[in-house]
Amino acid sequence: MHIETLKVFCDIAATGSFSAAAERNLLTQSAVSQKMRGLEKHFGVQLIDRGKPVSLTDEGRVFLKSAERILDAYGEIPERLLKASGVPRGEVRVATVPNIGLYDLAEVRAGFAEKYPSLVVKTSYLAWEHGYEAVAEDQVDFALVPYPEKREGFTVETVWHEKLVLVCPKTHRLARHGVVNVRDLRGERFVWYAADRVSSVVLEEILKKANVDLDIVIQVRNPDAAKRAIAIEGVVGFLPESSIHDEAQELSLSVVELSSADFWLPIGIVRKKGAEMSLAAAELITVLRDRGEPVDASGDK
Amino acid sequence: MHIETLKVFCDIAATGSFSAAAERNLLTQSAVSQKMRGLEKHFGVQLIDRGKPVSLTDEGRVFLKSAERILDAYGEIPERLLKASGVPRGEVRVATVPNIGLYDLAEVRAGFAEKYPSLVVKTSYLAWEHGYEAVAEDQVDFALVPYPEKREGFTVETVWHEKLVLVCPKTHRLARHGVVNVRDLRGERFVWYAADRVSSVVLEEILKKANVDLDIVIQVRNPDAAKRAIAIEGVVGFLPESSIHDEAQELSLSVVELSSADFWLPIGIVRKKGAEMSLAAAELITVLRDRGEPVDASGDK
DNA sequence: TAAAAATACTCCATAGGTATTTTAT
DNA sequence: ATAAAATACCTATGGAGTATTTTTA
Repeated sequence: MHIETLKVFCDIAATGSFSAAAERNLLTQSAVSQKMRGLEKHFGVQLIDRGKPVSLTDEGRVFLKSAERILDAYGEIPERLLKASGVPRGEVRVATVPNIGLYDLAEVRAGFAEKYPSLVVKTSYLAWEHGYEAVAEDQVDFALVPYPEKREGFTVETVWHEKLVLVCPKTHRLARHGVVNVRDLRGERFVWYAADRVSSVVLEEILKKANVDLDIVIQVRNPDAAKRAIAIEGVVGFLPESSIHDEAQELSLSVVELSSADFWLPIGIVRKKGAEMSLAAAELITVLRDRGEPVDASGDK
Repeated sequence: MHIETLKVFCDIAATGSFSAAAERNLLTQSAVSQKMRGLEKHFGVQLIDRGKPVSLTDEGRVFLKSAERILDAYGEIPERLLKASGVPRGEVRVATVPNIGLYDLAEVRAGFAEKYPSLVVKTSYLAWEHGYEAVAEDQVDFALVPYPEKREGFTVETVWHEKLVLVCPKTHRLARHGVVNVRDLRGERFVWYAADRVSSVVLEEILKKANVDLDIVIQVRNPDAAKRAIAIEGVVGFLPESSIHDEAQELSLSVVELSSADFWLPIGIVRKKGAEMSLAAAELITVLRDRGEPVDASGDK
């Protein structure tokens, strides 16, 4: 019996839906249906009433109590273990692109380190495409990549959306606009990312659709270089909001929001399908997921 | 995470040995080793000290507490479920030979029914060879057969040994012997079992080795018929001890123990390899196993 | 050095996915 | 009529076995 099956059962009890429980557990509805059938067969009792919405039978409610006790006990294990072990133990290996790793992930790591001082988070900074390889070859527990795409053999989950903003010098004409439309960018001179950056490809696509010519003045490989280029050359450029800190003011830069939802860059977790996560990795993933939630106040997703 | 893995861990803690834990859980030492490695990897902590004997690390002891809580909660589920369900639910299907089904199993079923009034035990009386088929084709949860033999795709476990005794009329010369040796049977006239009975094949083998000629006077298909034959025809015959009750006296029969250990007929449980047992079936198996223990007072196994 | 655990490998049952059908409101 | 669950079918994986090597008391 998988403890995870009990979790799914509890989620069904909580949501009144197989599909919802499936989503919560990164499974398909089909898998959940099969799991529940197996559960009921194993205990020889019908636990779930298949109505709309699904509800628990009397036996199901009794079972739920036990399942919750088990899950509680199980969920407590990591912290108990952590308290018990004086020696630092456990490590999570993450592959990510520098942009995420140095900004968003770095921030999450700080909070994580506080909560779990004994867990080591090892970050490999890789180009986007190599994240999948690293996962496939078990070099890392998971990868955190922009524009995560579904691929055979991988489990992919978008955990948050990074807002892309346009940055220009304070003196630039766009600095006066409130929210900028893509079309307003016609004729602009750009600082751009080297070709291997995903966002650059996606952005080019968007601009092309809006008939904006890409006048690339300078190519850079990271946001900091981009900021300098903007300040010095007077060009404009796209930056993830998280990479902008106080130094923007020092460089006399202005941040311009873009009106389209297309400029919300999805960031996702890629893992090997079916691979069992270490608890440490699972915990870091939970933290990453939670990070997505509160940020979610303004945008449409 | 499999709950069974926690059980194995607890057994290691209790026995101080991987191999012993393996045996308790019908696994190989190798499987246990792999499971424990996986467990430690999952939690990112060393739980077991590989010394002699194996012991738990500090973290292991902490983990043990949680594991026990989980197993307790898990173990309680069936009875709770049983209390909750007014409707009879759950059934166990067993294939067995009439000899076992009508005597040993019947006895076990009586106790089982008392403890679990809502579980139905369905017995299929099959010839020995068909037990395996029934298991393979999922017609039954398990088979209870004499002389269980290891076969590809099956898990086999001997649960007790049936004592075979020689029965003769009270007036027979052998009735005076205390314990009878095989050689003493030379020249005897026998009641014998029909050819499809396993025990008959095995017994023939043993007699042949002792150079005892088989003078078969009458062939029967069940112990009761054998008893009558013995009483009426004055022959002798082998019977499982469990099939002998008070009526033996009524028929003026005498029971003679045999000296060789060969006359302990192994009775075993045959299940489909890897098939998950329903809890009801697992419980019945436990009862059958326990039945073997207390009976085990006299004989050498 | 001998008993026990780890490892290397192999195989197959099953968990879970996709696509489809059935069910219930 | 439509949303949700069940089912059919298929594939890949990891659990567990056998055989062997390594460890440790």
